[in-house]
Amino acid sequence: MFFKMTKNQIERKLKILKAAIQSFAVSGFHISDIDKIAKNAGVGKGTLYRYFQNKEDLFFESVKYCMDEMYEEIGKKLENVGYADFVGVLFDAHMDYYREHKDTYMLVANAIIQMPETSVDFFHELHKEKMKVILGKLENGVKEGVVKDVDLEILVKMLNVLSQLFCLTKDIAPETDDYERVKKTFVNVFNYGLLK
Amino acid sequence: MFFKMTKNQIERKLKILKAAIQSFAVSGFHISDIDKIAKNAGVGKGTLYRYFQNKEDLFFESVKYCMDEMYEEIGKKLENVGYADFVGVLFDAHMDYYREHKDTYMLVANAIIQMPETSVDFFHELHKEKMKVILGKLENGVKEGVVKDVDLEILVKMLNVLSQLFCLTKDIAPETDDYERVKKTFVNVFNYGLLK
Amino acid sequence: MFFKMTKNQIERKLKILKAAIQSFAVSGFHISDIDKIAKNAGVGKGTLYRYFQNKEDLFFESVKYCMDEMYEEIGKKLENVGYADFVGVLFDAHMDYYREHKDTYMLVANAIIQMPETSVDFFHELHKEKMKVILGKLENGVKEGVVKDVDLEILVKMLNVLSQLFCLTKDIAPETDDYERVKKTFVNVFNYGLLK
Amino acid sequence: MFFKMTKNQIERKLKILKAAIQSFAVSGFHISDIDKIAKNAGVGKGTLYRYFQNKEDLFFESVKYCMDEMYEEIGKKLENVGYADFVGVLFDAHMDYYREHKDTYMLVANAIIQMPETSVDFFHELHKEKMKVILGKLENGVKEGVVKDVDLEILVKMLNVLSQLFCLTKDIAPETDDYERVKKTFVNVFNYGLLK
DNA sequence: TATGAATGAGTATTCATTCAT
DNA sequence: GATGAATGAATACTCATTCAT
Repeated sequence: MFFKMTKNQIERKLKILKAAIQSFAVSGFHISDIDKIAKNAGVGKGTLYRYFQNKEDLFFESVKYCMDEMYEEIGKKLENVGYADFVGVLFDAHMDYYREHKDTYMLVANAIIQMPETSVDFFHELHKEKMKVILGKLENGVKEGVVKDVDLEILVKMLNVLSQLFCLTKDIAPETDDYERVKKTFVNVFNYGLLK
Repeated sequence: MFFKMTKNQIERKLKILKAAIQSFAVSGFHISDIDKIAKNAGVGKGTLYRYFQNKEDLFFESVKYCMDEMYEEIGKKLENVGYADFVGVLFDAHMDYYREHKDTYMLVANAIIQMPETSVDFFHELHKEKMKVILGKLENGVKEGVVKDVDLEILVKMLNVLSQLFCLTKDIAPETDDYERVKKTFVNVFNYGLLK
Repeated sequence: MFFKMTKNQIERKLKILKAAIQSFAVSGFHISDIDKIAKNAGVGKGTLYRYFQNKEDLFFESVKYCMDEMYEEIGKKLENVGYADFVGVLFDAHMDYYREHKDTYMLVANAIIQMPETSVDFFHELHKEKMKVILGKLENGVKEGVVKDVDLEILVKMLNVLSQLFCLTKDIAPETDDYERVKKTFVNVFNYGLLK
Repeated sequence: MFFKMTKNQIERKLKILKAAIQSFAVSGFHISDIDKIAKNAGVGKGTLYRYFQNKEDLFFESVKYCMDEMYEEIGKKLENVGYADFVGVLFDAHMDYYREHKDTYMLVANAIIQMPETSVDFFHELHKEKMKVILGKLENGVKEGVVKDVDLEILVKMLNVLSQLFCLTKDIAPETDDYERVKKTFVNVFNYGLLK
C-alpha cells in the first residue's frame, strides 16, 4: 500500500496488528469490533483503514503475522535435535509457544475455520510453506536410516495438527498437571507405535 | 422445556433442528440467520423461539444432535474389530461418515471454536462421554496384552482429533486420490511407530 | 412487497412516506437521515426497512406519491376551463398547490437532479404520464379551432416547467407581492402567441 | 484571502477550481470527494484548503466561475441582434453553450438545489446581475417601440429559465433530432406574444 | 508553504428477539 | 399455540477537516 513507510508508520501498523491479533484470538473474526481494535491500538479508525483495506484484510494479515512468528521460533528449536528426540521436542516447542503466546497460538489454530472463503486457499499455501523446514529435517532422518520410510508429508501434517489440537483440547492443555503424562503418550505412540 | 410434547411438536422441533444444522454447518454460527432457518423449517420465527431459548441454544442443540448421530454410527463400526485393525477401521469410519454427511461432520469438528464461551465446558463433557465406547474397547486390548499400556484416555483423544483434522485438511481429505496413502501412513505410524 | 396490507400497515407506510417526503423536500436526498425519518414517522428503523427496500427506494416512492397527489389536484382544476383561461388557471393551479404543499412541490421539482441515476428513466416515464391530461385538454382546443396548431407536447413542457420554475425562483415566488404582476406577464406572453 | 497572490498561486487556484467544477458537474456536491479533486488538480489536500475555506466555499466558487464564463459568452452572441431574432438567438446561445460545455452548464442549472442554504441568497444576487445585460437589451427594444411593454424582468427570467430547463428535460435536449421542432415552438410562442 | 497522514463524527443497513394478533 | 411484524442495538466503513513535518 505504501512504497516506503517511516519508522513511525511501521510501528503504528504493528500496534494495530497487535491489537487486532489480540481481539481476533479472543473473540474471533465476527465478534471482533474494528472500532475497539483501533481504540486499543491507540489510533483512529481512519488510520486503521489506511493500513488495512478492510476487516478481512486485517484478519488475514494478523494470521499471517502470527504464523511467521510462531513457526520461526518452533523451527529454531528443531534445528539441532537428534531424531530420537524429534517428536518430543516438536511437542514441547508447540506447548512452550502456546504457553507464552496463547492468543497468537489460538488464532493460528482457528484461522481457517473463521476465515472468509476467499482467503482459504492462500492460507493453505502459506501453511505448506511453513511445514517445509520440519519436512526437510525428517527427510534427512530417512536418508540416515533412523526414521522409517513413511509418507513424510502426511506425517508432518499429523504431528503438526496433533500438537495444535492438544493445545486446544482443554483438559490436556499445557497448563494441566497432566502435561508430562500427555507428552509421554504422544511421544511413545509416535516413536514406537501402539501395538506390542 | 415442555413437560410433554405431542408427536406433532416433536416432529416440529426436529424439523427446526435439521434446518438449523444445515445452516450452521454451511455458514457457521454468526452468518446463519434465524429468519431463514425458521423459513426453511417451514415454521414461524416465533415458533422457533418456543422450542429453543435463543440462537446459542439452537446452535448447541444442533451440535449435540450431530454428535449423537455420528458417534453412534462410528461406534457401531468398531464393535467387532480386532485390535490390529482398530486404528485403520477408526480412520475409515471417520472418513466414511465425512463423505456421507460432510456438513454434519464439519459442524461437529468446528463446533467448539464457534461456540459461545458458556457452552464450551458442557460440550467438552459431552465429547468425553462419546469417547467412552472407544476407550472401553482399547482397555480390553490392554488387558488381553495386545495393546501397549499407554495412557488410553490421551490416546483416544489423539486418534479422534487426528481423524477429524484429516477431514479438515484440504489436500488430504477423503475426496483425494491420496486417500490410501494417507490411511497407510496414519495406520502405520500409530500401530508401529516412527523410529526404526 | 406485501400481498395484502392491513389497514394499520397502510397507515404506517403512509406515515413513513409523509416523514420521508418532509425530510427529502427540506434537506434533499443526501442530507436526509433514515434514522430521523423513522423517528419522525414514529416507527423503528427496522420497520421502515420492511416497507421500503432502501433509501433510494424510499426516495423514489416519496417522489411518486407527491407527483400523484399534485397532478391529480392540478388536473381537477383544469377540467372545466375554457381555452382562453387555460394558461391562467394552470399557472394558478401550480401556485396554489405550491402555497399549500410547499415541501411536496419542491420535492417534485427537484427530484430528477437528486435522483440516483438508476431511477431517472422511470421518473421521466412517470412525468410523461402525468402530462397526458393537460395535453389532451389542449388537443381538444386545437380540434375546436381555438388553440393554435403548435407542437403541443413541447408547449405542455414549457408551461409546466415554467410554472415550476417560478416557484423555485425565490424573488418571484407566490409569497411575493408581485404575484399578480408575474402572473399577468406569464399569461399575456403565452396567450398572445397561443390564441388565434 | 491573500493580499497578493503570485502568478503561480493564481494558476494553482485555477487548477483546483477546474478540477472541482469537473467533479461537481458530474457527481454533484455530496458525492464529490475533496481528496480526488485535490489529486486531479495535482495538489495536496492541504493546499486546497489554503485557497478555499471548505467544501461549500469551493462549490460556490465553482458555480460562480461557470456562470461568469457562460453568461459572458451568451451575452456576446446577443450584442448585435435585432429584436425579431432576439428570442431565437437567446435560445440558440443556450443550446450551443450546453452542447460545448455540458458539464458546466448542468452545474449552473443545478446549483441552487445542491447549494447549502447559506449561499442561496448570494447566488440569487449573482444571477440577477447576469441577467442585466439581456434586460438592458430588451429595454432598448421597448424604447424603440419594437418590443411590447410587458414586465421585462419577469420576461427575462422566463426566457432564461425555459432555456435552461429545455436542456435538462431529457427527451427534448439539444442532442435530439427534435431540436428544430423544439426551437420553432419556443420562438413562435414567445414572439407571437412579444412583438407588435 | 505544501503535503498527506491522522482523525472520528456520521450513517445505511442487518438481524436476534419480543409481543400483539 | 403459532405467526411474522415491529424493534433498535450494533457495526463496518467514508470523508471533510486538521496539523505535524
